[in-house]
Amino acid sequence: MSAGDRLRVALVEDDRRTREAFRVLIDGSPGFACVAAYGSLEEALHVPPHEPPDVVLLDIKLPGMWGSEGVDLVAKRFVGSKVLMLTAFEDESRIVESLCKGAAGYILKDTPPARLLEYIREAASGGAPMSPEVARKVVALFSTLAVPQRLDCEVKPQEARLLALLADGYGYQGAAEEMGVSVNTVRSYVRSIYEKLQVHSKSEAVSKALRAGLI
Amino acid sequence: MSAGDRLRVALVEDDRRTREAFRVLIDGSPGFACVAAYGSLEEALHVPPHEPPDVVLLDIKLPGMWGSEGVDLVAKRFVGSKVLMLTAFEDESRIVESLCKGAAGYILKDTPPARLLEYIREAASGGAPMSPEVARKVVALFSTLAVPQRLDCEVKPQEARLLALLADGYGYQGAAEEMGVSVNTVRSYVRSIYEKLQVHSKSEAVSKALRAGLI
DNA sequence: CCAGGGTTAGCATGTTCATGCGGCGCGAGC
DNA sequence: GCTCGCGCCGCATGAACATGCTAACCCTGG
Repeated sequence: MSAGDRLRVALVEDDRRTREAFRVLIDGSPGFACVAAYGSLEEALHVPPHEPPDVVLLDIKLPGMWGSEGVDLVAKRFVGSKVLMLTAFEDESRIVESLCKGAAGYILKDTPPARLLEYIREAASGGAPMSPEVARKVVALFSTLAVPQRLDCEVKPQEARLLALLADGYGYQGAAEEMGVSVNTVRSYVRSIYEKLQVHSKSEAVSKALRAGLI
Repeated sequence: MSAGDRLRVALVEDDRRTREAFRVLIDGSPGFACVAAYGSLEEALHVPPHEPPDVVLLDIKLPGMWGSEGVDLVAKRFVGSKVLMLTAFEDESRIVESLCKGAAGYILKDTPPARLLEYIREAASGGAPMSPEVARKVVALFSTLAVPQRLDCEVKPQEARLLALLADGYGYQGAAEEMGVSVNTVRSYVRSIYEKLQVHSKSEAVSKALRAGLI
């Protein structure tokens, strides 16, 4: 029963048969122990396992809160545990949501058992396991993004800070107070920013700066 | 000499010894053929191989233009070829740059030969091979991003279009002309946007919209 | 020492914006 | 029908902004 020095795994999966199958697989594999198996996120969050898991396998499609929505909650509840999405769901927005919320990796349910155990180990040791299909989607996602510009070399720290303030809705006066300089100085900064970014308004500047990753 | 039905690989790598080592590895592996080996990106772009490669292995640190900068050029020159970064460079911005410019994958030079060949095959078949370290960096990158908001359901197409115009530096007047409505209508839209986004200035609205992925 | 460049600052002017108020037409539903 | 919401339009006012001109202050290099 005890996990001993084995890798502790918790499981969140609504389908009973699948859950039991995974539990059997994990418990039956040397070096692995299934310390908990939940049918929903809510259950997992309210009934913590006796032993803190090294890895939480989290299904996406769950009754109640979806797995991709609750990654951050799980991470906060199980401090030190890695969250590994394990799902049939290949939806891009779910992948993004999961990863943004701190999932360590994202693997598909049709992964062969041996591979799955490898992935779990990889996640536990700080890696980022992804099924090939998922990796492809992630990489494809990047190529739809603009290449981060390298005009940051031009922009000085103070100007970047000002840009951040402007993006947060500050006006000249507010930004000036926040930065401890006079309004007129802010005007100067803005002027210089406009020249460097080749723009003529706050909003355009903020837009370019955000897209260039300066903020 | 001929590639026959083997997987055609081109190589861009400035270090002579490394280049030859990879060439020998590839040519010596059944199912693989090295159809070209270049010492620089410029060379690769000006002297196309006799046979179009299936995969181009691209080093990052090259004399002249860096590999990560020229991924798109390679992709354009070698239509249909996958570009696979092969480098010791683990710099995050280089990874991002490469992937944004269309690299199919990103693997490290210390990859064992057998694994390397696997990766090449994976890239050729439309996959996205990544070394574990790279995958970890990519996933970590996501968790620094904000989770895409789902308030877009609130924002109507016209308002989104207006936001895009404002982000591009248009004023009320310009946006109105662009959209074929009166300035006052634009004011209405802006008002409604401000309410939905809970902001009080163009720049803040643009900032929130960009971060939420509405544009 | 002085020249030149970057930083901070001030001021003035015309423009644009934020926001409160009101009005017209049109389709949905009572 | 009639009202209600909503997309569209108009006006007005005080605030914020964009931009041109000027200048003190510090560096750093000649």
